[in-house]
Amino acid sequence: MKFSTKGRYGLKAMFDLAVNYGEGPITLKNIAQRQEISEHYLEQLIATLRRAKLVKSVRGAQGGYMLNHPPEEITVGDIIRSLEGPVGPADCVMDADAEECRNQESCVTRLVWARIQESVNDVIDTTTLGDMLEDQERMNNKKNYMFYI
Amino acid sequence: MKFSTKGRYGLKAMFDLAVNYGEGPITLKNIAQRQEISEHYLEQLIATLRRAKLVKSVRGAQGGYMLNHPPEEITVGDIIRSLEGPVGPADCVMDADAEECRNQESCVTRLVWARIQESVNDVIDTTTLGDMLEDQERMNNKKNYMFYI
DNA sequence: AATATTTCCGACTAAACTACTTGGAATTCA
DNA sequence: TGAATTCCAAGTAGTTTAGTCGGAAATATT
Repeated sequence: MKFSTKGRYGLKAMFDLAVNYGEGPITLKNIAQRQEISEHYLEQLIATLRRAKLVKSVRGAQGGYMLNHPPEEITVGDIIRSLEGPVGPADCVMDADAEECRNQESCVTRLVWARIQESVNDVIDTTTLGDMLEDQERMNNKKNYMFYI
Repeated sequence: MKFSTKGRYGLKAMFDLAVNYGEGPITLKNIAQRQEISEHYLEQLIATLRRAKLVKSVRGAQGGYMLNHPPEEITVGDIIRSLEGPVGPADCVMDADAEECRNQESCVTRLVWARIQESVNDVIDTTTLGDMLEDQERMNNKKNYMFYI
């Protein structure tokens, strides 16, 4: 029940781009160094994010990547789903591959999976990169406060 | 972000035992047939559940398995954790292996993982096998209602 | 024009994990 | 004794994970 590195690295990378939003293209090299991720591996992940239109790229020297939308308009769910596929605890509650579970209407365990899925979706679909930037602000304020008092 | 068959089959098997709670030992063979699970594979899972004291066994002919506690006292979380280990989207929010994430205090993505974990835990720790039995009651009533009207 | 920087693309791979299978020993009821 | 069962340990094909490797294409700078 863990996300793979795809989703986890992907969110870190996207948050890195959010922190640097508006500063022109950021190189993969820099992101990879700051977030301590293999550059070549991250390349694959960001290719997926590009195809999902969450980031855009500038090729050539001085090129790099940037968010394709403002941080407030990109949710954690957008990022994770594009990298990990549909999110949920069991196939029978993910999108439309209802096959193999023919007794959906009477399956009680399915109800449990549905509740889990709903609660996860609620978190990831209501949290944006913008929210995360605010979280970081708050964290820093807290730290400074504790530091100086 | 899916559970493996361990957790999914495990919950089905435990719910089967809940349905038959109080009727003496239920054989693995019967559970496996009803739930359409490989008997030998289920054997491994139920061994884990037995070691976790969630079921007890009776050996020999006419033997089988039964819940070790009333359905209302066994949560979905008990079952899934015993089979899948700690539940959560990333290592850094699961139990005490905080190593490798040295900047916990300032890691914003960790906050996201923590929220996801909390919401999943909330569902699985507040749902018992007893609740699932009630759900089934309700489902059957609904079905009958729709059937006869 | 040449060069350095950077994204883009496709193939390969070791290690771990998943979802089993196989074979048999031990226990208990009839 | 024999049938039904749980208990136990090992093996295994296939998939997934988390990368690596090598180079082509595009672009800014010199």
